[in-house]
Amino acid sequence: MIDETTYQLPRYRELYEQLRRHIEEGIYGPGDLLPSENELCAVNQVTRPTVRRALDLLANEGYIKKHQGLGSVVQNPPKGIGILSFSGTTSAIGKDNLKTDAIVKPYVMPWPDQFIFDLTDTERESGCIYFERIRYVNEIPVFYDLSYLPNINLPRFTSRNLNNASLFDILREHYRIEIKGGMQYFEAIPATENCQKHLGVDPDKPILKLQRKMETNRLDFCVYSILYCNTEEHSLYGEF
Amino acid sequence: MIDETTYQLPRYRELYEQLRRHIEEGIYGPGDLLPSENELCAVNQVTRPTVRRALDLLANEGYIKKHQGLGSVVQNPPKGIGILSFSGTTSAIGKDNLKTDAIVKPYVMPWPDQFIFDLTDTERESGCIYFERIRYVNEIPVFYDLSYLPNINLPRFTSRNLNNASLFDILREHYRIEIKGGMQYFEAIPATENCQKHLGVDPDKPILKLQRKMETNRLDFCVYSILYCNTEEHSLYGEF
DNA sequence: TTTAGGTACTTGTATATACAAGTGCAAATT
DNA sequence: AATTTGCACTTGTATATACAAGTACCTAAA
Repeated sequence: MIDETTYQLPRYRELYEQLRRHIEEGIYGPGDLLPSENELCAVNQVTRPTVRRALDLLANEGYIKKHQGLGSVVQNPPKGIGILSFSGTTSAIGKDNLKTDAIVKPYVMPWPDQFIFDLTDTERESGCIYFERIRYVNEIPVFYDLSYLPNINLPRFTSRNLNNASLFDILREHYRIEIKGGMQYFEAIPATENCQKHLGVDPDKPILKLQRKMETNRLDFCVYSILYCNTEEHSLYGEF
Repeated sequence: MIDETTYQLPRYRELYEQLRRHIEEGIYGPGDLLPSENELCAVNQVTRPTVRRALDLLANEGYIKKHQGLGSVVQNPPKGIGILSFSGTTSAIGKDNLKTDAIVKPYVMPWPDQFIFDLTDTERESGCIYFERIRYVNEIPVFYDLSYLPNINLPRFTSRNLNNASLFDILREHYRIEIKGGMQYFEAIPATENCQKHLGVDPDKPILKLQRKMETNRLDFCVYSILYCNTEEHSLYGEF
C-alpha cells in the first residue's frame, strides 16, 4: 500500500516544476537571469547535480538557455503551440486561450483493429477507454483529438468531465499517473470528413496528423492519441 | 589558437557516439541488453555519471529504453524517418536508402526579408550561404530542403560538393561545428510550385513544412532550414 | 511441487568534491 | 585614455560514493 499523503516527485523534478511555474507566471520574465546554480542549491537545500538536472529539463523544453560563464537566461515563449514536450498541450499556450470540448464522452470499447502502435497483451485484453475532444484557441477549433487509454484500474474515469481539464492533470492527480515520454508520427493529409465537420475546413485543406504514444510511470499503461491540427493560424512548435 | 589535432568531444558524448554507431551497425540488435552501466564504466574507464549521460542521450533519441532493475534494452528502429533528433537526417534512415541531390549549389546572398527566425546583428551583417537540396528515399523524392548558413568563417564552403554528404558531417569535420540543439515549426500546407516540381506531386497534395533553427557550439552561428516533406510514404518520427 | 524469501544484480536518486572553461568587470599597467 | 591583466563569478565536465528501488533467479521451507 502506497502512502498517498507522502507520495512525491523526485527533488529534481519538483524543482523543475517550481521553476517552470515561476517562469510561466512571469516571476522570471524573458531575458532575466535565473538565480545561479549555487544560489538555487542554497535556497532549495539540494546539491548542484540536482539543480542541474532540473535546469536541463527546462533547457530541453526551451524555457531557458544556459550560457557558460553567464548563467541561465529565460527565453521568450515561442510563437507556436508547443505540442512535443512532455508537459502536455495545455501548459504551452496558456489556459486562458485554450478551451476544450469533449464531443464524445469517455466509454469503454475494444481496441481498434490495425492500431498503429503495438499493444502489450495486458493492454489488448483490457480494452480501451475512448473519447474525442476538440480544442479551441481563441474560440477557433484547432485540434481534433481522439484519445485511447487502456482500461486498467481507472475507477470512475468514464464519468469524469474532461471539458477544460487537462487529461494529464486528471491522470496525475486522481490516478498518480505521470507521463514519462513518448513517440509521435507526423503526417500531412487532406482533411477527413470528421476534420471538415469539427474543424470547419474544406475537403482539400491540408491537416497535420499526429499519432502519439505516451509512456507513463505505470507498467503496460500508455496513453495513445490521434491529433488532427489545423495549422493555418497556429503552427506547432518543438525543441530538440 | 586551438590545437586541432587534440580537439575532441567530451567523454560522455564520445561514448554516446560509439554506442550509437554500434547499435546502428547491428552489433547490438533490437531487444538486446546493452552492457550494464557498471560494465560500461569498467570497459571505457569512466564513472557511472558519465556513462549515464551517454545512455540518457541514447534514450532521449529512442535508441534504447532503460528499465530499472533490468538494464538498457535496444529498441526497434522506428518505422518513419527521424527528423527531430540532433544527429541529423542522415543517420536516422540509413545512408543506403537516402540520396541527396544539390539542385542549387551554395552561393552567398543577403538574408531573405521577413526571415521567420530572429537573426543576430553579426549573422545579419555577414549575409548567408544558401543552397537547395532534394533528398530521395528509395529513389523517390521525399524532402525538398532550403538551407541558410551565416557566411561567417566558412572558407571554401561554396565550392564544396554537398551531394550525398551530410551537411552536419561537413560542418563537424571541416569547421569543427557541432549542432547542439534547436527549434522547429510544423505546418501542413498545399504543395507550392517548387514542391510540385521537385517532389513530383499535384497542387493540392498536402505537404509537411518544417522551419528549423539549429544552434551550434559557435556563438552567433545557427543553421536554418526550410524543409518540405511528402509524408505519403514516409511519415516523420520523433521522440519526446 | 509449490511458495516464500533471500540474494545478487540492475537502474534511479542524491550528495560532496574538484577542476576546466567562458564571461564580465574592475584594477593595474602602458 | 586605452589596453591588458587578473579576479570573481558563471556553467561544463568528471570523479567517487552511498543508498533506494526494481528485476531475475536461486534456494529453502511448506
